[in-house]
Amino acid sequence: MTPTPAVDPADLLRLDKQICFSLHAATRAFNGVYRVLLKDLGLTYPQYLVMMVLWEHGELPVKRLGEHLRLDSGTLSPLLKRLEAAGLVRRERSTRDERSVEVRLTEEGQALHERALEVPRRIATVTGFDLDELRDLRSRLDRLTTALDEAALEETPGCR
Amino acid sequence: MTPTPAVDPADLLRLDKQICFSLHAATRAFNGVYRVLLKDLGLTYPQYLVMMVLWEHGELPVKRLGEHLRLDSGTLSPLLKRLEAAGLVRRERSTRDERSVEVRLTEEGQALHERALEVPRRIATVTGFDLDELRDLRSRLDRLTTALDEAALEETPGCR
DNA sequence: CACAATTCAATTGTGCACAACTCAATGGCG
DNA sequence: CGCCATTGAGTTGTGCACAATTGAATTGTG
Repeated sequence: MTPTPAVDPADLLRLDKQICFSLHAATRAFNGVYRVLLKDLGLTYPQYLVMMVLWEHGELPVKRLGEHLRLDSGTLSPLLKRLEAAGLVRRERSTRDERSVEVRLTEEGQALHERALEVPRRIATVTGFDLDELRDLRSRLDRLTTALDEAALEETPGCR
Repeated sequence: MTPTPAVDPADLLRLDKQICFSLHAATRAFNGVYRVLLKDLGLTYPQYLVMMVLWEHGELPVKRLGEHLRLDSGTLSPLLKRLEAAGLVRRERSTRDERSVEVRLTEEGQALHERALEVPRRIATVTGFDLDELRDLRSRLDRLTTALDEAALEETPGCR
């Protein structure tokens, strides 16, 4: 098999801790900055992610939305209800397939797009990020995610 | 000021979406893999992070724990109660400063350390990660977090 | 056509993140 | 010493993540 390198398990645990912390911390730091910027728009961070998908695709069933965001109905259903209560989206049972629910932007939801264009500009300004570096970080994270997803599949108990 | 590059705001929003998604997705993918591995130990991912700090420091007040993890008492108090209910830690009011609560490992909590050494090894094995690349990713994430934190300070409404 | 398996959204229950708040202990300062 | 601002933990309320379950609609198969 793999020629296991001579790494002290305790060091590995320490490194593991550092990775976990870093990712955890980065996510929450991201969240915190967005929280402030999104307050003006009346959106939470996950709601912002949902709206971005809708701004791009206009209208789509909950299922597709979930695929884009890696979220299931348990998370999306209440979130979408709140967006509907805020007047940003409407939810309608599909007439073609009554199991499915179509989510579409209201005019108000559409209009929010204009104001949302400000957000990434302010993020970029405020953090002084280099665009290329961000792209690079993104691709690394994506590779990480892919590797983890594949690992998760093999790791699932009882899947052999 | 900064010589603003000619970037279409819509492209920026798209890139923003990608970064947000990637970070969000990576965190959740990480979480998912750990969830499976930690099930054996009876820990959630955040509980694992808390235990790692305790394994390293042995005993410390809730306040210090929160500083290590960037978490406040609102998150830690109930989490620590669950760890106490599981018999892994004990919480005792400090006699020196009765505002503060010391968190220390029980023998059972100490013993779990041995089994926890397995976790990062299995993560490393299962994902086939290169240690150097992980270290590199970690430093990038840390720089991101630092930049975001500084940005958050300047961005806080009413701080000028 | 009828029935079983699948698909999709919603609900329930647990746990985490965080803001806002309470309350007691502490520490300074006049 | 007495008062008051600060500190530390805990509580409450809102929202997200996810597993497990429910129930209705649809699809596949005999």
